[in-house]
Amino acid sequence: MTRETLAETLEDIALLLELKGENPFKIRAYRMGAETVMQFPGDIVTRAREDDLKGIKGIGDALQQKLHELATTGKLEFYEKLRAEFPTGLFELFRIQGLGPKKIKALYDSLGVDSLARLKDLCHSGEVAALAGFGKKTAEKILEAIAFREFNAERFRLGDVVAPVEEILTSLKEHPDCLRAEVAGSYRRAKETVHDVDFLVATGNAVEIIEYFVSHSRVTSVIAKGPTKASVYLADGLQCDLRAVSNAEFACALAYFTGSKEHNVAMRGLALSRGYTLNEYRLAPREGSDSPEAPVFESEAQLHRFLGLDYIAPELRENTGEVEAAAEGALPRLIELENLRGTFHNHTVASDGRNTLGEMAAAAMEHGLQYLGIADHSKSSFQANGLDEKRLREQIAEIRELNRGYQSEGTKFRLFAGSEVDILKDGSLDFDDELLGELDYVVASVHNAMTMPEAEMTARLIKAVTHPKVTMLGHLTGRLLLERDPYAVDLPAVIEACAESGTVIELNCNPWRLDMDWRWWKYAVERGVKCAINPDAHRTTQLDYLWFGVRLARKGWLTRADVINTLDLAAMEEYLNLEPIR
DNA sequence: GCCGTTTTCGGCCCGACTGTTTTCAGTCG
Repeated sequence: MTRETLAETLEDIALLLELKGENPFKIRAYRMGAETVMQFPGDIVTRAREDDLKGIKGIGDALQQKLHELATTGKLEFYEKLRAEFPTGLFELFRIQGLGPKKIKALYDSLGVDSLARLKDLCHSGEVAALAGFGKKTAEKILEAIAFREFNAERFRLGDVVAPVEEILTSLKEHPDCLRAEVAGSYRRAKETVHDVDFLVATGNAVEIIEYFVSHSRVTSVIAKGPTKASVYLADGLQCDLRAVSNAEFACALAYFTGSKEHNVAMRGLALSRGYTLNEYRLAPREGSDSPEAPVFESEAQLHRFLGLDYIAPELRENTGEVEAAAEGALPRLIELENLRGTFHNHTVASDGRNTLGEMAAAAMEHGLQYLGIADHSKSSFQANGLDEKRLREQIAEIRELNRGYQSEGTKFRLFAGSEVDILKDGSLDFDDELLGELDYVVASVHNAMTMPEAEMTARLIKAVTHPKVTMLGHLTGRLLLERDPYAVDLPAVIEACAESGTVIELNCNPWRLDMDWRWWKYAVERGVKCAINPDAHRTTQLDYLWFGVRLARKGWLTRADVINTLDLAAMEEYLNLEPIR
């Protein structure tokens, strides 16, 4: 039983209850429950198995009982019975834009639609259009949406959308009628993947801005267009929405469209308790209340302050305790890109990188870094031209030579000699202790045998992170976003082992990885684990990945003190027990 | 189904757009 299974079951129940036309608040309770399970900072599966869920906000008596049953027996009678009422094919219909529970139920009840294939047939045959409440246009839209789903991904990696998003944002800002423009939504919250991108513009001429937006060169089709709102697709299938508001509404609108949905619900609840109602345009006295009028907010910070909160950074807005912490003045001071003084885990031409030691060092200096850790692959990663003992010793010597050069030039910069050592199948390392002892630091990572059972993988990782020569654990779960699932591993157990042995966990900044996942950092830090933000750069330009790493670190509530590579060179030398070379 | 500075019942966030309808239901975010 995994966290994901628990959450997915609750999500499925919510969908099935929607089909049955259940009380929408009950449905929301299941959704909230699923979200709570996914976000819970700790071992929720064990807690469920041991019936130890009391006091977790969003999980009441009924959900406690259901999660306990699911975790102990692997089944849930309530869910099985619900499932038996509808064919499983209905689930895929929910993925079609424009289809919700009511329409799906109508299609199923009157036409027996129980799969995408059947729905497609009946749209073509005209039977869908003839259905009450449907029409020709609806049938066409459904066919379009099915075709879209067949040809496009539903989610995009954050790193893959940055270029088009920033380009569109820049062009919006250039429009003479644009007073202010921002990207909101999950992009602004730094989710590792996004479904769509939300643009927000303050303007006195919404119609003009909307026209300008839908005719942007990157736009390939227009999904919807009204006087204040438009939705479009870009060439790669990315959906972009634009909302136009007045300048006075901009702050509330930005807060609203940044979300998350769950965060917004919490904020509105808070506003209500303060005697106000909050929507995407303004904060207004609640009907029947004697609260004074709220001012026009220039910024989100002013809105937050008015509600008695410290400013909540967008990355934190996932309803995982940020509203409560902001009310208590207990939000962390989040790390910023400028705090980084160096970074580890970078490759060179010696293994599978594209640039030399000298080029990587020069690029690091251009980024204002005082040190750069080199960690080329070890010999077992032959697919990546991993270094054997002889080549690694040569590289160590080359690094020492370069460092002497920086020293004689009076440049305050140092390369650290390291290795990304393969964690072998049995948890042992790819080099012997003697060679590891010659290195300045060691990153240990898994690159093969990723499909072993959870218990074995967990033991393998724990053996590696408790090895005295291992400084940090690289890309903990091996996931490739939208392509390869994380390997099965007991994360809390590995985090605990790292805490006990003082092993650092990497936040790998490669936009395909962003691993360890942001959802675990708060827990890891509470256990006393430190983070290293590492770009895993295979070429000089990939040092820019640090930007993603910092965004995701912020999302994990990390402060400067939680991240070791905020230490300056002298402090880092001390941390690694190295003699200064100056 | 959850929750409590409206506290064990009665609330629970709110508005834009679309299509099929003549005043609104459904969907989406």
